[in-house]
Amino acid sequence: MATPVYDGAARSPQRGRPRDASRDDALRQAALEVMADVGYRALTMDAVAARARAGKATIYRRWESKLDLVIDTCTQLAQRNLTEPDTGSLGGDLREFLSTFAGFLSGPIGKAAQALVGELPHEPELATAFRDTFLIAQRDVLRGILDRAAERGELKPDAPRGTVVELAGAALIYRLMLTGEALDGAFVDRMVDQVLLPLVGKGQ
Amino acid sequence: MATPVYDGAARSPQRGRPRDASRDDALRQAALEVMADVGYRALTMDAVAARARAGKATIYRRWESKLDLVIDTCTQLAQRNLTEPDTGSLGGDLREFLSTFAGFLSGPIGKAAQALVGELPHEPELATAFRDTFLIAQRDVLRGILDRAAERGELKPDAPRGTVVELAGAALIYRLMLTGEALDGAFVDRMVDQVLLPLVGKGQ
Amino acid sequence: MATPVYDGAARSPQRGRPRDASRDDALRQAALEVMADVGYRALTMDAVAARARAGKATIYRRWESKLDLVIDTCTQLAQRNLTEPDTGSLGGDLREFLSTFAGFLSGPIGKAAQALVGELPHEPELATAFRDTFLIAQRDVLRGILDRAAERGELKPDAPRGTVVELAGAALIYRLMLTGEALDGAFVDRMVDQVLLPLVGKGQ
Amino acid sequence: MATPVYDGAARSPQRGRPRDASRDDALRQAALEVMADVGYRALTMDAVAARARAGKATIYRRWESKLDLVIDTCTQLAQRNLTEPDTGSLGGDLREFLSTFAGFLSGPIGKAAQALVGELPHEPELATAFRDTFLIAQRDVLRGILDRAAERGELKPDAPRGTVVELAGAALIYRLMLTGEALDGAFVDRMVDQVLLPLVGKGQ
DNA sequence: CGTTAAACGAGACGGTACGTCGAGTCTTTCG
DNA sequence: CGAAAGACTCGACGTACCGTCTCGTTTAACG
Repeated sequence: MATPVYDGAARSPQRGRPRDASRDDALRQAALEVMADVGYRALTMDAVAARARAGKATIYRRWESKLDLVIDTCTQLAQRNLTEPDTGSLGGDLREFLSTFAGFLSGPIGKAAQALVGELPHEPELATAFRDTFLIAQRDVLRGILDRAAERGELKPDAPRGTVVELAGAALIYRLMLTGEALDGAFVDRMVDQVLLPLVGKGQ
Repeated sequence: MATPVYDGAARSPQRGRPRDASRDDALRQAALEVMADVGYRALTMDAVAARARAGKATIYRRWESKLDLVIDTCTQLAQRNLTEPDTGSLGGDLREFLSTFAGFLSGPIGKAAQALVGELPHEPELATAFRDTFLIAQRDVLRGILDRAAERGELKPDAPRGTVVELAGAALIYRLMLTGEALDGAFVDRMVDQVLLPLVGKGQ
Repeated sequence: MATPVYDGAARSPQRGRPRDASRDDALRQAALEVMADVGYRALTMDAVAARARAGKATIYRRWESKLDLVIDTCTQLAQRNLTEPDTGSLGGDLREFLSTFAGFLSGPIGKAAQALVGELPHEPELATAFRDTFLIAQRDVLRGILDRAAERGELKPDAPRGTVVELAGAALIYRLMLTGEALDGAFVDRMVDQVLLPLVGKGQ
Repeated sequence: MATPVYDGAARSPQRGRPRDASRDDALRQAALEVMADVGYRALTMDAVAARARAGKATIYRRWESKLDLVIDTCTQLAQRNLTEPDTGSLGGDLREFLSTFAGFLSGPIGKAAQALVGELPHEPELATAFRDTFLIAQRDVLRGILDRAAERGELKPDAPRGTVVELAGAALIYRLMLTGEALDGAFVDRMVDQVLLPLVGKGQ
């Protein structure tokens, strides 16, 4: 689940016509477009199939459900959009990361991701998949930023790195998904200068 | 919306059989039970009606949609569970509030609330209602805690109160809805001692 | 089956909104029109529902299947089109009946009926229904014609009435459904003069 | 249509692997078995292919459609089962023929043939094929019987041979396909003694 | 205290989407 | 190149819910 199912083991030595891999992308693209048009709730499999000029069976052969399709579509896009910044300073890296991530989450993928959040409590597999991609990826980038800052000697010796990582993500998500307030430069600056740097940085 | 509609103006001087107010609670109760059973997505109006031994029209007479019913059910329960703590110290109040709120959100209402979050991007009215109850109520309690601490002289003069209020909520919601990690005492202590108090408290 | 199901017994005190009887006719009419357009095989429930501006559930509430709907539609029409002739003579009655029946079967109902015939071997209930309406009704009319002829003294004492009844029906059906030859006056005359009258009539 | 297509002209110098002719029979056999199991309506190409351990393309290479396959299967079997009787007397030949034909039609091929009848009105090519095999073959055998009886001087000079041929077929088909009554010796005797012989025979 | 109008449980209604299945075509690998 | 396997598009299937609409019945407030 959460990635097209190819039953690697079960279908050797490859009998019959193989899956057309280009349909995977076409369907993911269609899913994203439909989601951007009408939102997650109103996304229907028929609409996705129609936009990709595919049969519904072709979708269900790869993903088990609408949710599964959307998860896969989103996580794939998320991974392509998370790159580790390297400005040379802790503050710069944090600012860069928060801005980039905020921008990315403000688009259609952010809305889709938010829709997924609503499903997490009742879909344990989805929850696992979501955490293993969205959250872990974002967390790893932040960890890397802090690690490089430590190598440069920018951190206090007892800096609570885990707390900083958690707070950075939490603040973004909270604004984006709950309060709906703008994720602008002012907000990023406030987070970095008032909260994150004071917690871990050396200088006052 | 978001509360049973009684068209006060439009139905004077009260002709015909009046609404049976006890049905409101029965329906909210049924909605909560169904949601606890099968989750928000799988909740159907037929199921709620059946469990409350009510006709669907009786539901639609009071709430405009499934979403509306769920919002009302949740916010009503939320408001009953948000009380302002008063332990005499800033740290105590924060600890008390975070623990109480975490416990409340960990139950079925928390799951329902999370389901609502998924709908926010495509339902502006829901978003407004959600923010005006869940978020504002929680924010007001925190503001009250900080105000009373200030009166007691526990705050730094330039304490960024808004940031603290935002962070406290964000950290809770992030754990509850996204990472799924435990909202236990250790977490509460870490938040209070490492993050919140250092940001606003006078102490060393 | 084969007539709209109203569970007479089971829904005694009339709970809930009653079935709208006018939908029965609208649906039967739509079924007949669709069948006339595209034939039985290509008739779809969606098409019938669309033409009657009805939901599919409204159809399935009354008939269990496409076949059931078509049976009911046809038998109802058949019964309205089978009237006992009374010309005063055996030959006249036979001619009248064969002509009428042939004309009726040559229209869309005949095609539909023929489609049903193809299903009889695998659908025992349909077979029973079909025989109890189409065949018995037609047989009864012919029996009546022979009985009145007997009262008028037109029959041989040992006339094989059953055989005549069977042959009259068989000859019509055979032409209509199998050979596709015309069911015209010449054919009717030949059947009556060469076969039926010689078998039972007193002959001059 | 209605016989395996071999594109005689188009494949002149015979390049590549030649069609495996034994697959024709295997597929026809599979079609017959499936049809006997589940009836014509429920027969699927996948089921036929699976039972013959063949690919669907192998079927479509030989027959244009499901209907085409079934027609060919049936007509081939029919022609193998229609032999001209020669008992030396008109009555004997008729009895022999009717009994044989009735027995043959009572088996699975009869059911399949009946299924085809339901398609005739909307499938002109099928109708032509059906008439040119089933009907003409049976008709020719009956004509032969009558011709030989005429040579033996058993017929009235003005015997309506066409009518007899038609009636013999009609009576069989009517019983078999419509009324479902038994096609036993008593029925055959009644047809021959009461209807067919009196119409054409010399004797009293 | 009878009338009256709306609320009530029940369930039919027109719709829309679901996930499955079959027809007929296309595309692989193997022999 | 033929044949087996199975993916492909298309479209119908029968079901489930939606939100609305009748029904017959109940229940207050008005007259």
